[in-house]
Amino acid sequence: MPELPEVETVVRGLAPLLVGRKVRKLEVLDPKLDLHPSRLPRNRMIRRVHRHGKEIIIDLSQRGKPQKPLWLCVHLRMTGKLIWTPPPSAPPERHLRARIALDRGDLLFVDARRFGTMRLMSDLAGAFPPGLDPLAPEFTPAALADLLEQSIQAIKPWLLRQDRLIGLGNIYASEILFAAKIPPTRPAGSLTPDEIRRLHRHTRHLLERAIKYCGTTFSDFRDERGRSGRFRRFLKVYGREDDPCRRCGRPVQRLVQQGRSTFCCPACQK
DNA sequence: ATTATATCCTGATCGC
DNA sequence: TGCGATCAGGATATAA
Repeated sequence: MPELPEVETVVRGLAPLLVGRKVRKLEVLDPKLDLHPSRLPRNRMIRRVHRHGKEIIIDLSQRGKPQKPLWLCVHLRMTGKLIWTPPPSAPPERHLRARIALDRGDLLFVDARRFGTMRLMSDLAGAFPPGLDPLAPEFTPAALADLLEQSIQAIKPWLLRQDRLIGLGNIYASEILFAAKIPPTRPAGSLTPDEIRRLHRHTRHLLERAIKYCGTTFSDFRDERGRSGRFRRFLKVYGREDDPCRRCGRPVQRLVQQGRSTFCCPACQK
């Protein structure tokens, strides 16, 4: 499940491979994708590859007069992958949904579950959820406190809300709360200043550390060259129901909040 | 404002 | 070996 660290891993891997390349052809293999190849002019050059939350943004804007803004936006959702292959073109891959032929190499959008999205946009206003990026300098304990204020929602599902913070998903939400020693069921607005500081610190710290290890591969995630992330071995609670807590040895508990699994240690998170 | 539920979708897993 | 049921969850939509 690609969350912020996994998306950041893909973006950092793709940027040097894609920037400066020209798009020769866009092939759409999955009609479910709302993508019209005719909207992508031939030989557009890739200017920049970056991230907004969990969205991958490939900037195809043409400078000059008149300016022609254009972005290819990719959200991997559950099982999506953006795979770069060197020339010559690789044999067709299972679950291939779109292929972007470049002047050197191909970019493949592969996605077994077909939840992922790929869109061509000429305007990014309103294209993404409005939450704050937890790696941005604006993400401070005070900013987090402002966001949390008044909310009676349990903190774990609150962390998944992309209109508050962008980029967190089910794995890191549980891990962050364990690291911050906060019970997942606590109402978001009830966190003490000290808990908010811990939540802020561990959110930053965990995401940065996960990026250092190129993300978490629980089952599906692969980077732009098909490699797994290496952060899974550092997970303390996610996917470890009934296994001993790495801090206190008592069994890790799984609960369901808003239809999603939450993992925690009831003894350590009080 | 928040919660629950359904939807999308398919591979993996489980019980029989 | 196979078959159907269930689960996984990011995001959105709708109802309560």
